[in-house]
Amino acid sequence: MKANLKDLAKDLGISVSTVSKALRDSYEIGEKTKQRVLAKAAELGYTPNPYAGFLRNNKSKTIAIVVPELTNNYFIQAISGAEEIAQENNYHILIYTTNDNFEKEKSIIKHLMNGRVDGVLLSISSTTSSYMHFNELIQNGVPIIFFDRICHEIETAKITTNDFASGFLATEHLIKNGCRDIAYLSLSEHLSIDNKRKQGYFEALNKYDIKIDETRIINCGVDEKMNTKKIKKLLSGSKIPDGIFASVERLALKVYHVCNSAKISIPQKIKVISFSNLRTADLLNPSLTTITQPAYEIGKEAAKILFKHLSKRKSVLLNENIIIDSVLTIRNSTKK
Amino acid sequence: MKANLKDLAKDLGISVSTVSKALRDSYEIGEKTKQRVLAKAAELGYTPNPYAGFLRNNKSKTIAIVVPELTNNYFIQAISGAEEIAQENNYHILIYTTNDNFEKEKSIIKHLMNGRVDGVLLSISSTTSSYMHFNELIQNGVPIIFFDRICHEIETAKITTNDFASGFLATEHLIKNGCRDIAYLSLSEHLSIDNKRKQGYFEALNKYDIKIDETRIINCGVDEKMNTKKIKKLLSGSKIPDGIFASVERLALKVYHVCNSAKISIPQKIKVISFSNLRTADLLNPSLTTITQPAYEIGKEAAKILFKHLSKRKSVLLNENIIIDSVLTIRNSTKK
DNA sequence: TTTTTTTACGAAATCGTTTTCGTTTAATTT
DNA sequence: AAATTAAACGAAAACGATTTCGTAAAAAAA
Repeated sequence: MKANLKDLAKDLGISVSTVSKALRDSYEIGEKTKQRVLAKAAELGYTPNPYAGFLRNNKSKTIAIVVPELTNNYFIQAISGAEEIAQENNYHILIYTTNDNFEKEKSIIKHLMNGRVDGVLLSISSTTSSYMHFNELIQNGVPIIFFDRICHEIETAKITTNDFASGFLATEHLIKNGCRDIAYLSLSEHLSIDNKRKQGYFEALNKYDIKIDETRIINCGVDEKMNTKKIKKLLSGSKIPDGIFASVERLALKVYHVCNSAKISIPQKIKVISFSNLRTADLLNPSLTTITQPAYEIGKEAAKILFKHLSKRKSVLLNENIIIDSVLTIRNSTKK
Repeated sequence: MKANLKDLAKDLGISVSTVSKALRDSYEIGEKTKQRVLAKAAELGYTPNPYAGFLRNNKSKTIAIVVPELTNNYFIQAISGAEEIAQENNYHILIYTTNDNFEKEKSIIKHLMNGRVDGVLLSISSTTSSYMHFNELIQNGVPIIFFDRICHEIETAKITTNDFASGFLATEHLIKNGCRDIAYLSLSEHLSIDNKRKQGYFEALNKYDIKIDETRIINCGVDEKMNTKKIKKLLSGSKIPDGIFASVERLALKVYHVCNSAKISIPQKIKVISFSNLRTADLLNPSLTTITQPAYEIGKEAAKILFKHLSKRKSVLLNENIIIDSVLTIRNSTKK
């Protein structure tokens, strides 16, 4: 049913190699022959079998994007950006989610070890505690580029936003709007981006001579019920914080839910700021002040670097940190 | 660097075919040989080259998911569902977006024609006006399953929600809450799901003896600026509708924006209901009454049907319509 | 003991390309 | 006219696995 080179060759009474070269517009083939081949290919609806070429060339024109979850606007925007660049470069994209599970991440990486993809774009799982699988992948000749949740221990390109500065800025914004007792909702202690945001938070507290209170650092994780419990605890009792800095969108939404049911008014009683790529931030009640990462740009940039590296037959991917700044959008959740 | 079967065979002093069979646990190979091969494979970190197998077996263990856009909660949830099933079945997922562009959709389908994937899950573009490319794909032996934005003209499995009933229910809900002049915001005149929702809307109007006013059918499209203009026009002047039924989330959000800037209060002045998979529907100002499609389930179901079909060497995919009901969640945007 | 069957393995074809070498004929140079 | 070069094509070897078929040795049956 599906025509291949051999079929074309037989029909035309010429050799397979001639057909192949004609289709690739080789200088070795005469003009009239090329025309005949092209015509026949169109007639039979010939399309090359990609896997045959992959096998021969050891190139799959495919990359993998590995993210902790899909139901997260940041990752979706990043993927969209990468996808745009991939389409421009005629690359295909395989998607994998780790569900923030270390074992799953390792298993996925192992599957990518064998040449299925030419490169990987990855944001590490929050439970990842060792990095050997990444090094193994690189040693197998598959370049990997980290974005957002990066891994400093691996020598490669990494794209993030200015997490430290953004953390500082977010906290300073709360302070300037009158907060003195600010809680930090941490995504995961293992992630460098979270630590940087937290360092920015510390730095701001320091600058304004606010003592750091360790009980105001809430270490959240994968278990949503546990997160809810911790946030409920934070927001109950007599001494609740007057400001909350959420390192990630879903924790801010949780705060909204808890405040709604506990009748804690935002921003009068407590002000909330969050890293977020929510499209509806301005429509929330109240509208949410956000630090928005240029996720789409980050995805595009990560893909661009990967393709640039793949296009030249150069050796290893150099160690570089690319930073694209986030933007603070002030809305009502932090209103004085 | 990367070990292949030949390397294993040479190291062990046995033939390639024996190694291959040993790894596949063939009955033809003795127990001690199998052990030796397994040990050597582990030692050299052997992983099979997937493309070699694909070429040989004409099976790629890969499916494609083609959607109009990624920045849409419905599609993301559907993809997540499909991805879960794919992981269970050891399948890989290629993602493509058409950006609601017919030409792009055709081009993507053409790329999938050559055996790159074993099957396709697709939601058609809103500008798609002919279906030959789908038939061509099927004739090339690649099964395709439609979800949500389906194509009735193609004989295959299709998964949707109960669009007609949901459209009716949504409209009836508005009527019961006092609306008499309800506008319908259409996603695209070409899409059957949109038409069904609209039919449900008509049916509800009929049931309650409300005359259909064609000027209240707003045909939106891909051009966001145009959509904004149309919605602004709808909501300006002296005679604005008292209810709005948005066929898709992003149009409802546009209504919110326009109402915000025009100081039209929801739900006092106008009530809004929308098909939507927004996670933040309950946090909006006001919270949005939604018809929520079980997107995750729909994605899972679509993938399940595809894998079931792929697992048995049967011929064609039978024509069937699977319907998973949406749920109406009443919130403040339609409050009396 | 002879014949048959089973067990365990290897040789080689195959999947559909790409690419390296020839090789033939025509064109060009001495 | 002889020698060289260029143009146009074909044969065959890869790429790395799977699988069919053949065969030797060992085991079982006669």
